[in-house]
Amino acid sequence: MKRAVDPEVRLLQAVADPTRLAILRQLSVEGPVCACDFTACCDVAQPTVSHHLRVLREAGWVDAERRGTWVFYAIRPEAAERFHALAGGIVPGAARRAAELGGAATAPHRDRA
Amino acid sequence: MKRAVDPEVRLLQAVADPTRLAILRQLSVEGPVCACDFTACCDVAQPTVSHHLRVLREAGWVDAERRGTWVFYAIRPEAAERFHALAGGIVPGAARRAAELGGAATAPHRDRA
DNA sequence: CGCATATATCGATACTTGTCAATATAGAAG
DNA sequence: CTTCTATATTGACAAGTATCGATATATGCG
Repeated sequence: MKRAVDPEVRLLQAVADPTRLAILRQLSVEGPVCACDFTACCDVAQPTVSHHLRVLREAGWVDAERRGTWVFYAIRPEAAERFHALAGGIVPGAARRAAELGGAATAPHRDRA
Repeated sequence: MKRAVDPEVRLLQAVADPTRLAILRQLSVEGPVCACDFTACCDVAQPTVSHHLRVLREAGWVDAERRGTWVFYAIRPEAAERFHALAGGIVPGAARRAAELGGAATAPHRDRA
């Protein structure tokens, strides 16, 4: 499908999963979290957690840091910024203002007609 | 998998697709757009556009309004607000501040240890 | 070294999804 | 009513992916 080539889409796809959203939210609240602590929050097996963390890592969402036996994960500030910017770009736009109709928004693809 | 039950996850899943992101961006810029105009922007067949518009509709992202032969789509302001709020909830958190270590963030799941 | 714990990888499987061709529905116009 | 255009639905298929069990790797400890 090659749908995940665009980095912004990859960022969105990574967060568009209940388990990964839960992980990111926990990281938002608690800061760096040990990988072993996600098994509890998400009710999934350990390999599944590892898989989701890899997806988040490869999407640029998180950084991993080894501390002895554990691995701590943390949200990358750049990722959060990119996400916020992306969200800010999605707005109702001229949407509601044109609800009055009668304007230019009434005729579709007039470049071809 | 029952992954799409949470409305917020549904909102994210709906936007986490290149075609649908393109649609939402076009709607953000131009306001209400005729469904016939998405075929050009996204380089997909008409049934595919219709499918994506349905996904966006069912996720609460857009409203459809019939105007004669055409159907105009527009972003729902509530959806944009929900998306912005959701994005604002994902932050680096205590992440970077704890990079100094030595604090409570060093010991994982101590409730069990 | 050997043992224990934490994390990652592999392999298999079931489910989801994006896509299009064909067809159906809806409205406008003759 | 017939025809034309726009949109939606159906059916089928390919590709992606979330999940887990089994296993591998890594680190710390004795």
